[in-house]
Amino acid sequence: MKISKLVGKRVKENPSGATLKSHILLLRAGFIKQVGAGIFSLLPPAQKVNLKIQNIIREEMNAIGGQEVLFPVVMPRELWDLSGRYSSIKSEMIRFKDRNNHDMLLGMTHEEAAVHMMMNTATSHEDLPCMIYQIQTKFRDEARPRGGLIRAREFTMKDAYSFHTTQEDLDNYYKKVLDAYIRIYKRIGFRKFVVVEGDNGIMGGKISHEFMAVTDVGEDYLVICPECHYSSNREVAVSVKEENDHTVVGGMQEVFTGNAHTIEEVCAFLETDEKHTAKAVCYKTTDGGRLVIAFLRGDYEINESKLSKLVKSELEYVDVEEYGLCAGNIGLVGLNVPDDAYVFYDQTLKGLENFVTGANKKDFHIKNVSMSRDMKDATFVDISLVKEGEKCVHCGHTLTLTRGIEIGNIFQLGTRYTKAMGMKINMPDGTTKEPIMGCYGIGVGRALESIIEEKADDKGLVWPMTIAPWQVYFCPIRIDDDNISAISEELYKRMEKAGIDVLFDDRAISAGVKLTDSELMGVPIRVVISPKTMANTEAEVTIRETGEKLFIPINDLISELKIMIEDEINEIEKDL
RNA sequence: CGGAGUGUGGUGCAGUGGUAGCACGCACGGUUCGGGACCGUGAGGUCGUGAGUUCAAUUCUCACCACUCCGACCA
Repeated sequence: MKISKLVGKRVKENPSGATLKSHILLLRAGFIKQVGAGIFSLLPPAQKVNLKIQNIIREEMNAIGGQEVLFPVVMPRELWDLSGRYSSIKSEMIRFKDRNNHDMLLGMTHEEAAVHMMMNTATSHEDLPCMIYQIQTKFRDEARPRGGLIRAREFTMKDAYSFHTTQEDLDNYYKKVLDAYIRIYKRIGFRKFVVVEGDNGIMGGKISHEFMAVTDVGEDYLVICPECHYSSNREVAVSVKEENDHTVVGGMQEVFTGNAHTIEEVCAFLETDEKHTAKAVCYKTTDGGRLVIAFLRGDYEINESKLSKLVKSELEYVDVEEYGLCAGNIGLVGLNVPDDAYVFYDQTLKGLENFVTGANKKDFHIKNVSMSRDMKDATFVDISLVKEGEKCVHCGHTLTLTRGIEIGNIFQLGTRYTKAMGMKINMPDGTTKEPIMGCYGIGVGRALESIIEEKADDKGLVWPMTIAPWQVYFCPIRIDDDNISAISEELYKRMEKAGIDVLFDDRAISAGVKLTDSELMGVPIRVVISPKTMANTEAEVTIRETGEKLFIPINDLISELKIMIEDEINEIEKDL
């Protein structure tokens, strides 16, 4: 490719409306162009990367027996009524009517389509196990798109669906997919990624794992044990909580606290610390409107995800006054709530003594409350977020908290969809059975942008050789010189003939522009020739990632480049 | 959906009650040229949309729309 003909411009200024390093660089380097909120066009360089990532995914999915298919983007309502998701998914799914006033939707995931494809297609136990996958556009009407391709509304996803007759078979296959995913991310060039236990959200099912690119700008919080490699999304993470001291001093005592309502204010007022308080966090269930009160130690935060699972409903904020409670003064002792209300005590309260809690009376709190004495019958649940410094439940080592971008996930769906849609398989013993499913997703655009977050530097993008839009940036300086011009054309042709993916900077402009462009675009190897290097009949070769520079005789250039490219790919894929 | 902010040539910004300017980019000519060169010339904008106030609105008022950030949500 000649850069003079390449569609897209590089720009110097940081585009307004982008804050993530990766997003800024993609815009500045002329890789993407925004069309609407969370909607992007990919320019040629980004599409080249996109396709290379897709090919890696394809190879690895094929290697574990996957068969590539293509589901429709537009589906009729009826298909989604079968699983119940036409109604259960809310505004995140785009719906519209066709010319016949028929309810249609844009696919945001394809479980229904996958089961539809397999239903009456795979009919015998001999047809299973089986995995189908596609790489295709999805549309999710995200409430808040952000970070360029990190959270887009329209995006490319690889989604795979496997069907099994036994849980054991799914378990085995699930492990295979997990390994394939690790290979995929390594081949793409990720070095900082972790596999964490995940939350299952609206997909249903039990076991799931998320693949997280570790970065400070990630949306998810991860809990990681550096010792035993326990790792989990904070939504579902568990930990050994700090011990409470067990000495009881003095009886309960109601104290006036006036306008002190938050834990901070109450602690300041009563001169105690947050570890000796119990706070209430209140919600109501969206399903049935039942009051939910969760008590936890004052210095902990509620894990809404876990709480939501306990009550088997989503939660919404509640005006507790409606239930006759005093906001800011809710406490464990003397709590008076409707019969159908849920009241939970977090494990951080276990054994807590001499603590302060609301008096359930306006402007008053109670001091010297003791769990063992005053709340003897309390049973404890785990509804607090893991904090930095807590211990691993598996090995006791100190846990660390980090952030990540979810670049892939795998789920064990079970029979949620096959049962709902009535897919059955004939078994050897003459009975029928609903297949057990797994589903496996990779956000291609997210991977593309996340790898930038991991590798880019202050000069611009840095692409791993395996997915780079071009392997070599060929940058002749003083191309206005007839000699250089002729040699450049010749070398360019030879590179292309040798199968090197090369971007030829054929512009007759000053060196600075060309060199900075080469760095901004992140092409892994840069080859410079100029009157200076040609005086020694050699080329200057620079490695983008390390800045390492070497001089290679022109006669050896093509073969040396081939070797360097090969070596670099081998280096990326060496542990596989 | 709550909170905050921004909409002015391709990009980044300034500005004014009398219908617009800078930098970069772009085109052409010339001089340069191994780290975003310089000189000259030129093209390019219904100032987000609609209404209102006014002799006059890009500027003031209101409404709407779009986009960004924080939060909620997130297969």
